Parts: sequence; structure tokens; C-alpha cells
Amino acid sequence: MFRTHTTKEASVLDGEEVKVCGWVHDIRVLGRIAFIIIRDRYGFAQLTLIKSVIGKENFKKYTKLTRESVICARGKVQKTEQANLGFEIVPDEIDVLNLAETPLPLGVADKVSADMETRIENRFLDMRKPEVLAVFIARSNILRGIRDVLLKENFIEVHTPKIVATATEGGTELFPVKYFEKDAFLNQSPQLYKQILMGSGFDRVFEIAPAFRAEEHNTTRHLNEFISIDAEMSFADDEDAMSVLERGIQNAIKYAVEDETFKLLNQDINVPEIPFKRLTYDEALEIINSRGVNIEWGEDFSTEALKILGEEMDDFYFITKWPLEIKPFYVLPFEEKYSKAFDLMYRDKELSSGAQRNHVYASLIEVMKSKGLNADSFEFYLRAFRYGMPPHSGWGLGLERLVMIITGVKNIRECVLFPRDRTRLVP
RNA sequence: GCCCCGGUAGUGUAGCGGCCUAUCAUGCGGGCCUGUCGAGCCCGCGACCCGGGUUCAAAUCCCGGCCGGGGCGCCA
Repeated sequence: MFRTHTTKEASVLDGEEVKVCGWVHDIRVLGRIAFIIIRDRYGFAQLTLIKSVIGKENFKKYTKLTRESVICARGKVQKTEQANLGFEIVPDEIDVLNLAETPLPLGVADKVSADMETRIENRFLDMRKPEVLAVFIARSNILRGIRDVLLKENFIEVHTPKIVATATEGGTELFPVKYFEKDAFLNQSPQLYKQILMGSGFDRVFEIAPAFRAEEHNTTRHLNEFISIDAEMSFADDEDAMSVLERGIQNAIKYAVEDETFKLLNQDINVPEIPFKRLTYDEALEIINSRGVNIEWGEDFSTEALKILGEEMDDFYFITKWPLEIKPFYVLPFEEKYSKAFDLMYRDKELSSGAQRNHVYASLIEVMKSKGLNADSFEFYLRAFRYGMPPHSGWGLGLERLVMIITGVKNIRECVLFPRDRTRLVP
């Protein structure tokens, strides 16, 4: 057995023999006494080495260990006020499982910061930092928070193809892939497939999976590969969809903040009250124009415009009743020039977009024509609308955007283990 | 796709024509120290992205390349 206890399990003991394994975080030598700080995923433990007890040779050997080496220490746990952690382990024996080379390309315990590039190139080391790990623990909790709500509300978790023959919505660029003798693409969204499932009578589905966009954007809030959380529900309107979404967000934040590692992020966020405020596109436009930024009716909001909304509104809010012309073909038209589309915002950031969908075949064809789309290439999708398609609604939510907002991380790349951006394909 | 900005020891930086055999911190190596916990003190190690040009003189100015960061557009 490598270890009997994690550092956290050992921290509550007193007098017991334990074996703990982890990384050498730091070593402090003070003449005839030395301290080795050992770190594992769960925390830290201090190994206290007294030269006269452990022997001259062992003392020298152990204090010459390099930082970030992997060791396993066997010894007695003692509660003590003298240690900052409130306990220490007095080792009889330390096994060196793997000696780390020196110098480290990125210091884990160093007091200097590192650039994003250095961090990502040495991501395995970067992720040894407890505050970096905390982002991924939060990410896991956020996912669980949303998944729990969806499962509880009877959604079926599904997976749709990521290698596809046609664009989902037009507009964004796709990554081409060779599919034997055919040309194919990486899917930008599961939109069309989850709608087909409504025609299959699945009633409520959700999918948590990667989506790919070949846009050459270079910002702190875009990725070329991201995780899209998509939900779709039958016999439901836009309001029903928004309501599921806000319950999911609320629960995600609840799960994230109640984890004890969340405090490492120094993020001040409260579990939000629901329902979130609904603001129509027209109302939003009025606010923006009143602040001197001119946006014409029917235009999408610029970053500058969204910053104004972010200042005027509460943290989370929906923008509803969008002009039909700036939304994708599959949204339901409403009062001539409007649609049943909505966006979920957090201050100035777009988190999610959704809509009640157009389930009427003839109307769908008409909208596609007006947008210059070729209905023939969407036949696999459209045929589901000819043999019994219920009214339905849904949304897509960018996981990393949500993680960014909840954890307070400023660059979306920090929310992904190994991010894919305009120039990064390795690691 | 358009527009800014930047590349100096392992890491993060200062310097922006001659005071540079290049600053500081961190790290690494060595020494002292029996309770450190951002340990302390002393000694040492280690760097100007690549190619061309301007100049008596280039880390510093100019051109090209490569690499990176950010903003906009677009979106999640």
C-alpha cells in the first residue's frame, strides 16, 4: 500500500502511524531541524525532521530532495501548536518515488507569477497549484449542479455526432475533416440533432459535449473547442426553457460555492435569486441609446453596448424578444418581426442563448429561404418536421463562460485543462 | 479578418543609443542557524528571440521573420 491517509485525513489524527504520499512543496532547513512540506490534492502536511533523531545521513539526504519530487513518508502524526497547520508528521522513513529535475520550468511554490504561455506550456505543473486546481473543482461542481437539475426534471442525457456533413446554422466557420472519401466537418452545435430528438418523442433531452468553431477570434472569452451544455424540451415555450436554465445556473453556483476549495479563488459571488430579470430587446436598446451609443433596431449589440447593459443591470438577466432577422432560422417568429429567442447575460457577457423553436415545416422553409439557406442540405433535419413535430424550446450554454463568471477567472483559457485557441494545438 | 502592444537568466521583471563586464525579485548551488511556516543572514550561478541594416558605438533605432499578449468583429 502506497499510502494509508491523504494529508487531509492525517490532519485530524494525533499519535497514529500514517503513510502519506505527495509532492515536495517546499523544504526549510534550520540547522539541526528541517521541515518538508508535502502536498497532495487534498492539502498539505509538514514533515518535521530532527537531525539527532533521524540521523545525520538521512537528514542530509532528505533535505537535498528537489522541489516537486514525489515522496512517501511513514511516521507518527502529532497535533501541535508549533506547526501552522496544527499538526505535523515525524517521519521514520521517507521513500523517494520520483525525483524531480531542476530547475523547474514553472515554480509551483514560487512567489513570482508566470505568463499565460508559460503556464499552458507547463500546464501539468501549473495545475499543481491549489488555486488552479480549485477552478477545475469548481468546474466539476458546476457541471454536477446543472446535471442534477436536468436529471431531476426528467431530461434524458444524450450524445449526438460531432462529425457532420453540414453546417448547423451557417455563419460561423467550421473545421473540415476528411471522412474517408467524403468531406465532413466538426460540429459547431448539437442544435439540429436535439431538435430531431423532439420529433422522436424524447420529450426532454440534454447533452454536455464539445463544440468546435473555426473562427479566428483572439479574445479572453473565446475558444475554438469548448463544452456546450444543450437542453431541449417539448410542449414548452421560451419561458419554460428560461425557467429550467435559471434553476440550473442557480444550482451550479450553489454547488460551486459550498465546496471548501472555492475560497482559494477569492471570488465573491452569492447564489442568485430566481427568476432572473427579463428585459426585452427593445428595452435594452432604449437603455443603450439613452447612454449615447447608437444601435439601430435590428442590429446586434456591440461589445460597447453590452458593457452599458452590464453596468445598468443586475448580475444575471435575460434579453428576450429579439428581432427575427438577427437570430438563426430555427427560432420561432413572433409578432411579425420579432422572435421567441432569448439570451442569458451575466453583466456584459453572453452566457447562453435559446428560444422557442419553429416547429412548423412550411414556416421553417420560408425563413430559411429568406436567410438564403439551401433547404436541400438540411433535408435530414427538415424531414423530422413533416411527420409530427411537437412545439419545443431549448438553449445552449457555454460551460467555460459560466465557469469564468462563477470563479472570477479573467481569461477563458484558464477554465480549460488544455485550451484550443487560434494558435494553440499543443499540449 | 482588422488594429494595437510585447519578446532580457529556469520564472517574473528594470533598463529603451555610450554610464550594461545589464537591475531587482524568485529559483538553483554552497555556508551558518533546533520550530520554520512569504523563514533569516552570507557567498556564488544564470539572460538581451532570429536575420539583415543604421552608427565610431545597438538590449536600446530601422527593416524582415518567428513567437506571444490584448482589443474589435463574431459568438457560447
